Amino acid sequence: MYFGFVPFRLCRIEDSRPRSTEAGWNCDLGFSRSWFLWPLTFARICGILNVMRFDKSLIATLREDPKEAESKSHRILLRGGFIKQLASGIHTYLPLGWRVLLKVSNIIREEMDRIGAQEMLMPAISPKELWEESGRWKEYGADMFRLKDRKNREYCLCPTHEEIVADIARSKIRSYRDLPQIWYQMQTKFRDEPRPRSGVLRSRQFIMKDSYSLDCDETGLNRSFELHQQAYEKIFKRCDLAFVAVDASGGLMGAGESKEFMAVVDGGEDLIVLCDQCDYRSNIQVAQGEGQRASLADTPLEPVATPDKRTVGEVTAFLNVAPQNLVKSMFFTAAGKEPALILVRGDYEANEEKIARLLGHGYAPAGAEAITKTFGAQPGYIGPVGIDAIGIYADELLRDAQGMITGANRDGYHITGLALTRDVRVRAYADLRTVKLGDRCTKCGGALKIENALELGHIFKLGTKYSLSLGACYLDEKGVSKPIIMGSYGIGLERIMACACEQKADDRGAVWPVSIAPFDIHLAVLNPHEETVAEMSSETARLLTEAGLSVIIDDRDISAGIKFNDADLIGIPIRLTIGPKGVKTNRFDINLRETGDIFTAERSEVAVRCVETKNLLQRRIDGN
RNA sequence: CGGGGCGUGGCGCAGCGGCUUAGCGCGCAUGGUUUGGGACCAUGAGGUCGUGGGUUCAAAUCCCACCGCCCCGACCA
Repeated sequence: MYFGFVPFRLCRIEDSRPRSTEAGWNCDLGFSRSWFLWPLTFARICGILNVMRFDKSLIATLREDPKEAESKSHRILLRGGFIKQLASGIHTYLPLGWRVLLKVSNIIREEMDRIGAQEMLMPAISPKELWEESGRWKEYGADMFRLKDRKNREYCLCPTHEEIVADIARSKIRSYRDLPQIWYQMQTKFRDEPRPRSGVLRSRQFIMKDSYSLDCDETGLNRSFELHQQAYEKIFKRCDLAFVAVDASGGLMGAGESKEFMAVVDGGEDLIVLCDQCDYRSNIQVAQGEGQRASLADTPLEPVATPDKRTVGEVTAFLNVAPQNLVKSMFFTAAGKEPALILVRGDYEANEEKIARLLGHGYAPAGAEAITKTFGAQPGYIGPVGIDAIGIYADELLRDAQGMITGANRDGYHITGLALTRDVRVRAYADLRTVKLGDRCTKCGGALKIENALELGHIFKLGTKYSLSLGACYLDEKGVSKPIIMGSYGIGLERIMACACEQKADDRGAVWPVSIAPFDIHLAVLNPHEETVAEMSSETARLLTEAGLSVIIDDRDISAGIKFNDADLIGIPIRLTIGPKGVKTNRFDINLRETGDIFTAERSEVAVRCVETKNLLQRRIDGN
């Protein structure tokens, strides 16, 4: 047989291998003795075996949609037998799903190694003391799974690993000569999410690639950050996902620069803002936009009765004005901090992230009781006029606005003719509103779009938050002790898998990109009990694996329709059909899952055509 | 944590104004006929009706409590 088309390292192997299936296995493992087949051996080391027999495998496709699944990816992953839920937000990755995750993790591993990162594995469980040092034992609150050992010592199941990294760093890193470092792992993370949803998209136990950079200074951190950004772009491209990198908020992680890698997906939990003219992309939590100023004629302050009209919608309808003529007043409080009254125009929402940046973390909208107590009016009727004791912060769009309408601090009344500069003692103006559709880009004036997106990865410049609190320092050239500058970078592996379903699957099932497909070839054997069919299919399977392809063989003795439908559901990129018809004509059908293209190949060149087809599909991804 | 929905063989569901052996479709097992887009016949196995308590001569069915799961929101990142 001619194998000239195969790269040298995949050249031919001897024929007389023991057939593992006789022993009741479902995987062919007979390759390892050929030293020149290292890619196959590599695949095995990575856990990616080359042949799987449907008949003897744990592949349980569901004929009907499971009732708990709502989102597209959840439905497909469940129906195709990729995952199985054990409890809310906790899943088993069944053989097919696990193979996808292994493919994904191999891509991640290659790209992380390429930027000089070192893989390791930290514990999933960690003693309380480390988290008390950083302050996150408290900060994390109910999101953290906690447990006690037999001696009543407290531990957590790690939601992330900054503390553990800082602990390693403080004991191992001594000198500037030891830096920079990038450490990474692929670890199971635990977060007791208030509401797990969409199957694997937001779960309580999930696999994360998390890496941590350790640098001497800002320049080093910027370099590590940039390396990660490049690696992440390669990773998501190689997984054939459509994504954008956006400006993001650091949240609990720290205040430094951060970027999220977002997949534009209908059911995505996040909103991202994109400029249609320039490259401005941002999570809506931190996005900035240019809004239109709006004012009415300057009139004196005047109370107006608005019985039972509390919301912007109700008041505008009742007074026959536009939302941009209203000033919304929101009372924010934080434990141990000065309360604040936030003013935002009626057609915008207050942005809690921006409020947090201005006032510090911990602020939340006050409850009805606190509002009534402070303002002497119910929510819906409070306003800034006559308020002296509370700091008032107004969105900058309200600067100099006049003729506005706001609550009168008296139930059932609003006031009209509000002029901010004249009537309100504003402590500061700032950008406190959430961007809305119709706003213009602050960089170029282009129109801003808002889209749903799914967070695939997130990179943070942590700075010294953890190195300072945990005492992770190094000695510089002059022998001065300095805190290590850290960065932290995460990718959700299951989210990549689910995202591929969201973006690529059709109504018949998954459509995996070759790069992360659980197998390259789906070999549908029709009438497998017919001797010639059986012979030809095992012969072909052998040739395919020898050519370096991974194959799943559907040799179940069931009707063709079920096989084809299952093949569509499972979504292997290339389907090869061997049945009585093909045996007679000596030509087999090759079917592309993604496009539905079908062509036939002469028996003798099936392997060649399959390899070519796979390469073609791979090139399409690489060419992106 | 607020709102809504659901819990009945492996899966999807019906039954739920109290009444004999709890049904249906799919799947599963055995035998036979079939076999290129979810075949057919025959026979058969399989259920603490989420859990606990109560009402009643009698509870899957009515009442109470709890648990679990899903969705929307809040929260988180």
